[in-house]
Amino acid sequence: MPEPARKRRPYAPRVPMVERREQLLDAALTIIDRDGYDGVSIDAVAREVGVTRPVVYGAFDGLGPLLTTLLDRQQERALTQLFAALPLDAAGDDPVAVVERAVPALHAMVLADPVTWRAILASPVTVPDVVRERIEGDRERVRAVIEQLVAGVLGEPADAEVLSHGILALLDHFGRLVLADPGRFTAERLTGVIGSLTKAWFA
Amino acid sequence: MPEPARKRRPYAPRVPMVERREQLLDAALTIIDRDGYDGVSIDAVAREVGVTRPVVYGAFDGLGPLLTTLLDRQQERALTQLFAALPLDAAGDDPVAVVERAVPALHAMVLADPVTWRAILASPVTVPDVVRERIEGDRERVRAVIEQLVAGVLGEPADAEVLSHGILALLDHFGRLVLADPGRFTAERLTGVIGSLTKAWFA
DNA sequence: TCCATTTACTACAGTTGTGTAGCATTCTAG
DNA sequence: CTAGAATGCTACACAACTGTAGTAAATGGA
Repeated sequence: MPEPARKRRPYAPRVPMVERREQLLDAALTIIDRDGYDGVSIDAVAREVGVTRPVVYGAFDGLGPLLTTLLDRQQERALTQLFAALPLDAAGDDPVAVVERAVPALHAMVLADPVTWRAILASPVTVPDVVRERIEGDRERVRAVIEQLVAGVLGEPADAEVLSHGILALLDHFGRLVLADPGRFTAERLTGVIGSLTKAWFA
Repeated sequence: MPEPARKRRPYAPRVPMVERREQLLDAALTIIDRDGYDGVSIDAVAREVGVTRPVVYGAFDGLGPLLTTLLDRQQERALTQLFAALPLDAAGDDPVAVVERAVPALHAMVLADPVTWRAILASPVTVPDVVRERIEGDRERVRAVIEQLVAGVLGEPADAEVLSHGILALLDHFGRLVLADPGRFTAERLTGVIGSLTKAWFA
C-alpha cells in the first residue's frame, strides 16, 4: 500500500510577530500562575499557545530574554498600581487615617489583578535568577520608600530600617492571604488589625 | 595495541546502609542550602557524596522518599528548637517581658543552626510538593499556637487570627533578615522594634 | 583460605528539555 | 497569478536526569 503519508501537524493560525510576542508573554504568565515558576519552559510556553518551539525561538532568544521581557511588562503594571494605592504624599497627615485609606486600596489592588500579584508575592526566593533579582530589586525600592515614610513620621528614635522591613513583610503576607482566601481575609479585618496597631503606636 | 582497558571508577569507601542514609540526607540538605530546592536531584545527591546513582537508589526509593525522610529529621530538630525558644507557658506574664526574652532567644536559635532554618524560611511556595505541604502544615500548627496566645492575652475584641498571621509573617521575615545579614540585623535591633510595638499596644 | 553477603559500579533504555538547520505553507504586493 | 517575505513545521544533535538489570569488588565469618 502507499505510504500513509504521516500526518503533518495542522498549521497554527499565523500571527504577526508583535502580536505573537504578547501572546507568548501571556502564556508564560498563565503558566506561572497555574504551575509556579518551575513550570515555565520554552517547551511549556509553546505547548500552551499551541505552536512548536521554533516559533517561540523566533520571538525570543530563549527563556531568559522571554522572562525579562515579561518582567518589564509586569513591573510597570505592578508599580503603577502600587504607587497609586500607596499614600506617598501623606507625610504630614494623620497616620491612622492614612492607613485606613491605604489598606483597603491595597486590598482592592491585589484582587483586581490577582495573576500579576500572585506572580510577585509567590515567593521571591526559589525562582529563576532573572526573576528573583528583578523582584528583589523592586521590593527593595518599595521598602526604601516605606523607610522614608516611617522615618518622616516617627522621627529619630525609631529604627526605620527594621520597621520598614517589618511593614513590608506584613503587607506581603496579607497580600498572600487575600489571594489565597479572599472571602476570609476581607479588607475590613486587615484594616482593623493594621489600624489598631497604628492607633496603639500613636496613642 | 591492546585495549587500554578503560579506567574503572575508583571505589568509594564502603559505608553501611544506616550510615549511608544519614550521609545522603546531609548531602541533600547541603545542596538545598547552597543551590536551593531546585538543585536537589538523585543525581546531585550522588555526586555530592561521591558515589553513583544506584547507591542512592539502594538507600531510598527515589527523591520523594529521600526528601520525606529528610523532613522528618529537620521537622523534629526545628520544632524542638522552636518550642524551646517560644514562651508557651507565659499566658499570665507581662507581654513586654515575654517578648524581650523570646526575640533574642529566637535570634540565637536561627543563628545556631542556619542551615536548618534557611531551608525552612526560604520561601515555602515554589518548592517540591512534599516539602511545601510539610512546611505549611507545621507553619499552620505554629500559627495556631500563636493565635491561642494572642487570644489569651488580648481577649475578645482582638482579631487573633489575622494578628497571629501577621506576627508569624514578621517572625519569618526577621528570621530571613538575620540569616541574610547577621551583622546588620542584631538581636538588639529586632527586640527593640518588636518590644516597642508590644509596649505601644499595651500602653 | 574461601565463600556468601554487602556494597559499589557499568551500561542501557527512557523522558523532558534546549537550540538550530532546512523545508513547507500561507499571505501579499505587484 | 506568481514571486518573495513572513511564518510555521519537521528533524536532528545534545544535555541532564530517572530508574533498573547485571556485574565487580570488598568484607567478614566458617
